[in-house]
Amino acid sequence: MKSYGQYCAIARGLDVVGDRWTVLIVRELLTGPRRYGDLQEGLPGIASNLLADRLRHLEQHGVIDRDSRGRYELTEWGQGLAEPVYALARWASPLMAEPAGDDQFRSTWLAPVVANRFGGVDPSRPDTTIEIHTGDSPMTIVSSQGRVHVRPGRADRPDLTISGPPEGVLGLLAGRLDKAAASERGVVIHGDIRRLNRLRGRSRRRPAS
Amino acid sequence: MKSYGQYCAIARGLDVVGDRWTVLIVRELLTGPRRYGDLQEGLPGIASNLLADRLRHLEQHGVIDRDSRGRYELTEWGQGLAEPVYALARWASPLMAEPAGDDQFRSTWLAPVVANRFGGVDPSRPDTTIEIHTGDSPMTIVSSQGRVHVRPGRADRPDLTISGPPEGVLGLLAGRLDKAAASERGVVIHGDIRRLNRLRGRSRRRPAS
DNA sequence: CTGCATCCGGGCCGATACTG
DNA sequence: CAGTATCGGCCCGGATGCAG
Repeated sequence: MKSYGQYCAIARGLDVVGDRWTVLIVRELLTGPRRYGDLQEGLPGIASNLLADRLRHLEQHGVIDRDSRGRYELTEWGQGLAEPVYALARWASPLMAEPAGDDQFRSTWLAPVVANRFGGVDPSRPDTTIEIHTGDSPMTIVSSQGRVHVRPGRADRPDLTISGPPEGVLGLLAGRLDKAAASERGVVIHGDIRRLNRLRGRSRRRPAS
Repeated sequence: MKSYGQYCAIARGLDVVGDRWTVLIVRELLTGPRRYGDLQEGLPGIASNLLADRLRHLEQHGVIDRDSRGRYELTEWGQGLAEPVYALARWASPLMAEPAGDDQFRSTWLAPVVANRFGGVDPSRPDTTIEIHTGDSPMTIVSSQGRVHVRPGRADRPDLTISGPPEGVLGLLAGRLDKAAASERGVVIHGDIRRLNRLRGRSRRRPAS
């Protein structure tokens, strides 16, 4: 895309990540290195040439590079996109109340939801393992040493298991739905749901603006 | 632009503000209501039909509306874009070290710089008035009741006056350049520069991540 | 004068086919 | 598996026109 030609950090940032699909590529890479094929899988609808173009562009501008196995990964600077991208997700979260309809869904997209609700480090946060079944493959939310993250695959012996359609499961994880409302939307819970909300530490309140 | 068709807050947010020029329109409106012509002035290079298209799109999606005088303004939800947009500016700020060159500049673009460096409320912050001369028109930074904001126009009796080319002035305001480095780039300072850095309150450190 | 709509050339996007 | 090549169509960009 053509540069905006403006001496402004926002415009110059958009010159780097403002192209169509680019932020979604970053979303995929925020949860770790990915191969070309992984990216195609996580970006339903993207054209192959566009993916190649975007990756080249991001690499040229120092947002991504290749790891020893040839996978794409964010540079240190690129990792910094977590803040604006997750802030966008927070702003847009009301839009998720609208049902998925024909929209695609991938389990890895749980990551921004979890990052926004359980982000940061809180030593008082209890260790917990939660298995999630929604979308194309199972995921596991792990709370360990005050930090919460999401990884693909099933858990060994989860404290809690949540299954159901994306609207219900994401609504529950985002805190937009309570247990009853999620159940109405087909979510099935095994274990004590309070395990989930206990992951929200005390230091999660945002500073006054 | 076509919807991404993904059940993900980031993708749905981009469906609303992901089009070319859209975020820059929001940047303009983050500092208050604007008329159509004001927006054209603050968005050098935008085509008239695109501006009209984007404004319609943003209004349809509840990001902006019209005030009593017919000006465009952000809705309450639209105001929430301050966080992701300013976070993007923070991420992209290293790109501002590259000189402006042929890039356009407008004085109102001081706003994101000031918001990122002096944002938030801090009761211990001293009251100060700083007049800035760079770009097309003078601007005034006002610290009052713990809050810092930027407005167009000159000050009555400023405590400090900063003049010079955008690279130098923005570098100084962003904290990327000190007084000496800014002077080398043609910045002229009248008054005590320490007035500026004193605007950074103690509560500005970001929480550990 | 402000706030758009129209028109059109060029470039980017999207889908598929193809290659090392 | 990891991209490259190709091509139709749509969107962007710049100029111009026009209605209130």
